[in-house]
Amino acid sequence: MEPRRAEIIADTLEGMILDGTFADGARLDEVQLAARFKVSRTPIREAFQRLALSGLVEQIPRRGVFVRQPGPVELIEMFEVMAGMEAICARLAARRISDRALAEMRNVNARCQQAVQAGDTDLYYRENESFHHMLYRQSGNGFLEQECLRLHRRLKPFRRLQLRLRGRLGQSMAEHEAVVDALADGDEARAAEAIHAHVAVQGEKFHHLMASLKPAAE
Amino acid sequence: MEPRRAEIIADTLEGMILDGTFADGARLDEVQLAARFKVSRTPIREAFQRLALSGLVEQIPRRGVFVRQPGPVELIEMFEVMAGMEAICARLAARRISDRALAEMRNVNARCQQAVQAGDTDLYYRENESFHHMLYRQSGNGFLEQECLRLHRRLKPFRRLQLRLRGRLGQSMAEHEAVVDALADGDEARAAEAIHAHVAVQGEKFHHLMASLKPAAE
DNA sequence: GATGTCGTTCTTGTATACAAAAACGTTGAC
DNA sequence: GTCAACGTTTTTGTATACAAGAACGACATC
Repeated sequence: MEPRRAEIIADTLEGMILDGTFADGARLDEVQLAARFKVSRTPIREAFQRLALSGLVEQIPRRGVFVRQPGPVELIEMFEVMAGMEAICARLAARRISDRALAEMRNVNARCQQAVQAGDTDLYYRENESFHHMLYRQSGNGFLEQECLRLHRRLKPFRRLQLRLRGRLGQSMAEHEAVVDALADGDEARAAEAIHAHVAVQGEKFHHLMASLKPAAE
Repeated sequence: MEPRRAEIIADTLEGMILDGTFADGARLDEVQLAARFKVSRTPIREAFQRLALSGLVEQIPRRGVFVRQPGPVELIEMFEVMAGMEAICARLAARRISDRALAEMRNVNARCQQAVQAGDTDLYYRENESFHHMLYRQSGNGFLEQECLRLHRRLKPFRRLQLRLRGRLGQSMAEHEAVVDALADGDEARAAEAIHAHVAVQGEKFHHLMASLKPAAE
């Protein structure tokens, strides 16, 4: 029997929350989940703590934990912050990036392009993720990298959703290229602006998507 | 007896780690702390989880938790990120800030100035904190505000240390004024640059301070 | 009939008991 | 004398038992 089952449960629950298994505001029942995972309440509670710190659930003392899906406004805000942070990465990377890393980024973009033409959204998604992760790494700031990864991970399901939009894949690719070009030129401002626009537009697109899905809600 | 003792313990432990009660790399003993806080191991373990997620301790499976003080490099990195995030706040605030809020910020600065002249570092510290918190708020982005508060809180003890440096208080004040002026002008770039320099310099000062304290270490 | 209060039940928070893995020391062989 | 293997001890991870607060409902009172 493996140790640290709480960790596995936390990841599983996180996935379930993010993919919409639990609705917003739903209460996560300790005993129910304990039975479902075939463990005692203890690992479940440990998992809850992690989720609460990630902001996926809210822990109300003596009341329980409730899933807390970000609303449209908060999502926009999160994408705005993501854009800002990636812009910081770009600024730093523009100064420090090596030719080796630049070549690698162009490589990733090329594979991304292939995925677009092949219509393979999953592959596109993976390569797209690689691109951003490389940018974080190339900032040369380990702490910044970790913070970016955290937020990037949190936004994952929403990015995924909006990638289905028509024509967005090709445009997104072009934006990636623009970023790499700016990095190659060592142009901090242009790199920052390019990546900021690239990320922020995702939040806006998502917003539009949401609005179109439930037009008369509230 | 109040509920949620784990939370109180977490905060207490956080304070103890930050003020240097525990050395870097020290192992936090569950049973020992349980005895010390007159509770069982359960709340201690819950507190550990929180600390681990904040990055103050490292949890190694089946080994225990170890305090993880950031080294000079990581500190510089963290201040760099803080600077970047506050710059984002400044950019957003420059567009959205109201005259009402601007007046309030000038007020805070005035009180700060008084504290400098009175040599009251504690008051200075509180007002200084208010200034930054107001900036976060004025970004108009609640998520960004929360993230900034998180990092700001984490850097608290290190800021406090470096505030003792001679002449820094007066200079810091002038920088605050420059930020408010830029905000008043609605000059995004200047506001961002001003606050970035203001924050980043703290990390550097701290670095110098550390270097001067242990000149021949390593 | 509505409302407030009391009691039951359910759920969370904490303590304790148990299991398993890792650290440590001891002992034995080379 | 050194090194390795085994057993003991300590410590973490999990389960279960217990305590206390909150939700819910019934009953009484106005």
